[in-house]
Amino acid sequence: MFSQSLFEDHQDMSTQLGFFSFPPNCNNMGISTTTSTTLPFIGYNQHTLKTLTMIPPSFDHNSLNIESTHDPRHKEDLTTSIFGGPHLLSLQKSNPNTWAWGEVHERSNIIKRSREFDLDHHNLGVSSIKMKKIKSSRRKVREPRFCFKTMSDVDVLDDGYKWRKYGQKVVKNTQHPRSYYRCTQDNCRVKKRVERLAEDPRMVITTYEGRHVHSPSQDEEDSQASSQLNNLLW
DNA sequence: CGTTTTTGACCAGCGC
DNA sequence: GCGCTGGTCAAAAACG
Repeated sequence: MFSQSLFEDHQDMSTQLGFFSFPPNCNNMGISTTTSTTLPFIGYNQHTLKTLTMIPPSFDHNSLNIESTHDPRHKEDLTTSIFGGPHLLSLQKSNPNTWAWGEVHERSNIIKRSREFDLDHHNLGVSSIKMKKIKSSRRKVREPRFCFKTMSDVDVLDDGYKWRKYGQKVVKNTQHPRSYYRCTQDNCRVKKRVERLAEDPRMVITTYEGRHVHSPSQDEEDSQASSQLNNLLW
């Protein structure tokens, strides 16, 4: 269910997936035992304007009017409903440790740019000026990415991978700096950003970009929490 | 001494 | 075109 195939769009220029807030009373991984296998994931890919979903088997699909398939091409209805405006998906179940809620934000300016890019790419092919510009830029192709929100005292959550910090930046209108990390594995270009939520500094926002080309480090302590997070993320 | 973190500089993209 | 901002680089410092 939580397969990597959700993140197939490597041409994506600006992916913004849904935020996830985990129950505040779980451990510092933000994931309780029951959450790791049943947490729904509802995200949004801004380049293709399609919604990516992970829906647990027990989820009442009728309540959101979506099918139990994980093929993003079949989620147009949900996409439409989400982008009526800032949208809060209430996924609260009877057990508060099972699910929290997911929130999807609209960033219309990026959506517009993504559409333009799509059009150029389609009409002019890969030799278009825009593509050359993208290729020559330092940022190059934006890898697929997603983020989640965790209530935690520690900034960097142990996800089983080894990271090297390569930058830190104070972001405007926030009192806490954003940290930039890269996976230390050779040939693995996965990056992650860690920052604290301005509105609630108790919350850590972790953003992953790209896909690991390897398994999590085995010499790290093989905590239950990190293996559960790996199951969820990759 | 090898690895990781820190931090100021640099650069690209975007809005005006 | 210019200034602002976020992301990255890379040299120096810190760490183990």
